[in-house]
Amino acid sequence: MSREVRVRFAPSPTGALHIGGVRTALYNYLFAKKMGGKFLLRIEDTDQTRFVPGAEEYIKESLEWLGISPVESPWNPGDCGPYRQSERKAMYMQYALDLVEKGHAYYAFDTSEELEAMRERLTAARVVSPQYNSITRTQMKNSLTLPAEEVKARLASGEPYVIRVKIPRNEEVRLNDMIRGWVLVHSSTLDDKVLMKSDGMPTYHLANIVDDHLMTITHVIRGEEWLPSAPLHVLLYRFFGWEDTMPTFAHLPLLLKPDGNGKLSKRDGDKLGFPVFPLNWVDPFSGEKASGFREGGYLPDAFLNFLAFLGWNPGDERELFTLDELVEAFSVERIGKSGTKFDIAKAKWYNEQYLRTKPNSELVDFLTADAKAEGLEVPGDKVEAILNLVKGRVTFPADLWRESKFLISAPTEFDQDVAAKKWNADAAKLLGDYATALDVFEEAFDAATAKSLLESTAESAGIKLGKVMQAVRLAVTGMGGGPDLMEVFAILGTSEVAKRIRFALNTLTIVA
RNA sequence: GGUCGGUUCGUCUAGGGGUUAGGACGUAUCCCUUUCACGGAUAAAACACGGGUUCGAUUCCCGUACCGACUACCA
Repeated sequence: MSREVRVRFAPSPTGALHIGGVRTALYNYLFAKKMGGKFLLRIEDTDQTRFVPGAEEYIKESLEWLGISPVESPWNPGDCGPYRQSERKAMYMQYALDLVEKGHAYYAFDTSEELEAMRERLTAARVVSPQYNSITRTQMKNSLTLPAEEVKARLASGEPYVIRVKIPRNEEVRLNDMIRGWVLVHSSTLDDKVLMKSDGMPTYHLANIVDDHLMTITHVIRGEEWLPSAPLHVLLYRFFGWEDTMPTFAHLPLLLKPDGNGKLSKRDGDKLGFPVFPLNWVDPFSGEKASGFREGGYLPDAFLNFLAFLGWNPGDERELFTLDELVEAFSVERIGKSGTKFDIAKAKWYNEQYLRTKPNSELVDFLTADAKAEGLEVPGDKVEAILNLVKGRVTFPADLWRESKFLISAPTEFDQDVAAKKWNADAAKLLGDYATALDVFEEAFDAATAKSLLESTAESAGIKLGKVMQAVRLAVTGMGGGPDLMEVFAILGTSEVAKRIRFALNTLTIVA
């Protein structure tokens, strides 16, 4: 009687999806794939006041970027649609009424002022946690306290009301979380949560239970912030009579701020000096911008790998995993319990690893596009050599061009510090000789021949190469550091090297 | 405050009644390199505290401390 595994990612379209949400989506995806099940997405937009245009597209694009798209979603519906709760609005009321009929829920007519007054009263009476519960509901305006006729009249008159769950007074609620084990909570600490709001929309609590049931969700994998309301959800499954198909819960550890404490939040934006969102985002209301990992130069597979390891590990010492390998290695049992601080240095390291192992064919576009942006072109026959020379030195794709620009565009100025320290008569003499030698050099000019020619030139001039190498580099690249110089020479070719040397000879003045 | 959850190097973590407590990032040093990186090697660096249980506890139990989440007609 084992059912097909079906898990869902259920974000609210209230803005950009932050990295914690992305990780939740990833774990859901991995679990579904691992179990040979399905990963679906449901938009939880029951709070119409918090709807943000563009947020849904943002979620879709983020998952697509990472290659973890759901098989059922608002934009690719399966048999359990609609996949937006706002579009399912009509179906919730009957379930709420069912609960009222069964005596597990009731109408409440209290205004927000009355609720506020109740909380103040309780606070003044030093009640530890003022809430609408089995005790206080006896003093409020609801279908439990009001005469049946009055309730009927109020309802008929169109007076606004909510439907609240009637939490039993004295019951032990247990749930077996896949990550945390048994969690016990006493019903007396729960409150009579609103199930249907006065605008006719369900709250999260009702909607997620009804939808998960209707969508035959088998496992609910979500953030730890939901753990406190999980007992309520268990109770609701019981009240509906759906206990035998209740999904198994797994509450993921939170993603914490890298410094100090607290969970990583959307508002952390760029304040931390790195992105907390997958993609760039501009808030349509405030115009506030937040940068994304994608635009920040993180490769999707590297980012995914990094994300997977935030709270999970394979149990052995492997670190680098493709998506398929993650699926293969994944298990909920290996997800940790404690909160995870977000460490951007590790994310960079992953990016470097992926960049280095990527075939050049996947890197070419980064290089040529950046070059083009500056009006320069990388000759096709040099691309391969340039990439090989430079890709071990970069963290982001954009570094590729920054590190190799000097190979395409000759220096027009020289690093002053290096010039002051290293430029001297010996260097100038050697370079002059070398340029002359290059003029008549006809063999294939690779790194090895560039080197032996330089060595023999130095020998005839009676100059120690080691003393002038920095100056040679400076003359040809304008800089004091960079990739292997002889490889650079080989890429540049004899005439370009000679040309650059002569320019340097004419430009740099000997101080010492 | 209350409820719930958590606590192994700075960070991510492995481990689990007897271990030199392992790996990775980061840091430092060395090697490689006629530079800077890459790479390789080495080093410093952790079981929050107090009680039990036990021959033995970092591991199991209890308490304390600390951290966090939740405590809306938000999700």
